[in-house]
Amino acid sequence: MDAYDLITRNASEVVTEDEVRALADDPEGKRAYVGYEPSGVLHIGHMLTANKLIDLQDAGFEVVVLLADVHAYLNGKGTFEEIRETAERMKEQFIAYGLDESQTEFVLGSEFQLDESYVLDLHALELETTLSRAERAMAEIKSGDSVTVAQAVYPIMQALDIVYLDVDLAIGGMEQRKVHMLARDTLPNIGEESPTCMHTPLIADLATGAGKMSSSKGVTISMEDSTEDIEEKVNSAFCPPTANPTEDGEERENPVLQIFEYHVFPRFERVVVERPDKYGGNLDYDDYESLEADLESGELHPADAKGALAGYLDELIAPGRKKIDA
RNA sequence: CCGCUCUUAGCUCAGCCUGGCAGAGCAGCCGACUGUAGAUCGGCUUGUCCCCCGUUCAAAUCGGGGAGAGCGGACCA
Repeated sequence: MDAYDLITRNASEVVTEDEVRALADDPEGKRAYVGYEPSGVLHIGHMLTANKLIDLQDAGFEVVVLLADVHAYLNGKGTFEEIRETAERMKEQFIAYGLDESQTEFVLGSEFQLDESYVLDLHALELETTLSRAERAMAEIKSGDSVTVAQAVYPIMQALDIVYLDVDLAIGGMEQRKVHMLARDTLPNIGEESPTCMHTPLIADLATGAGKMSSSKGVTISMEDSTEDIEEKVNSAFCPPTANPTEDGEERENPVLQIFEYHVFPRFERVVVERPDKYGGNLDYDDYESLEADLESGELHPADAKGALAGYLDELIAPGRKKIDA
């Protein structure tokens, strides 16, 4: 796999392709970042962008993980003391998950976001951004919710973080695309470059295959889960025997396949689906596409796929779980 | 600061006028059917009715006080 393919694999959007190709020509020492609001426990959504960071490290990038304590504060997640505590736990879980500690720079937002020059630049950027644009950039604001000034400042700070962390490539889930587009549009107005961005897919809701998996409500898979929790959650997941299900005429995703594609295959060379002899014995895959094809054709039954998925997920989560228990 | 509206199950809300066992839809949970899940069918759970005081045999409902949220406060001066 060449550098560009590794850098962009499993990405659902690259902005822009030319810019990323330029980075891929000489990836050594380039910097990429993802920002995370410290939240209780690392879950499968965090792990998806973390997989991308691991790809980038393999390609030679330096990786910055922003533990966005100030953002969490602006989003009403608690006191700074509480937030920093969870940030510390989160950092340990990222390392346990597989980020190379020596190649990863963990930065607390408050380390630079309170500096005078940052604050002044922030105000300059506020001057360039309309309230409605900022509001639209905040993915999680539901219509009808009342929006605070803090929530409007939030995405503007994300834009400025890209400048202050001196990164060449901003990574985020697809829900971050509006923030990144805001950054691309407004940063030039204060004399900074438009950042290059790349977005990872969102895993669909486990239970329905519709919308995105939510960590705050509904079912998510996290590093807190026991082996039994994972088996139970995976087993109850929506999984019709096809990659492109429709339900009541609505487009759905197959979350079981998505997790194979975005979590299992990037981290395992070979996937074995154990199967009783009466159903045909074990199956062996070395890429995602052949597994999907077998599910589609009926060769692979969803129940067997789920069994295998639970096993591999458990293996991915085990190191982090050990950290939490310790 | 002033005015109007709202506050009832996890969510959206009905009930309030005219006081009498706390409701519906959705969600959730449990079974049946499927070699998974979903769909379908059957069953079940869920409450500080925003708070306090008062009236009454009886208050989600009526009266008073308070809190929180939303919207509005244009023109002229």
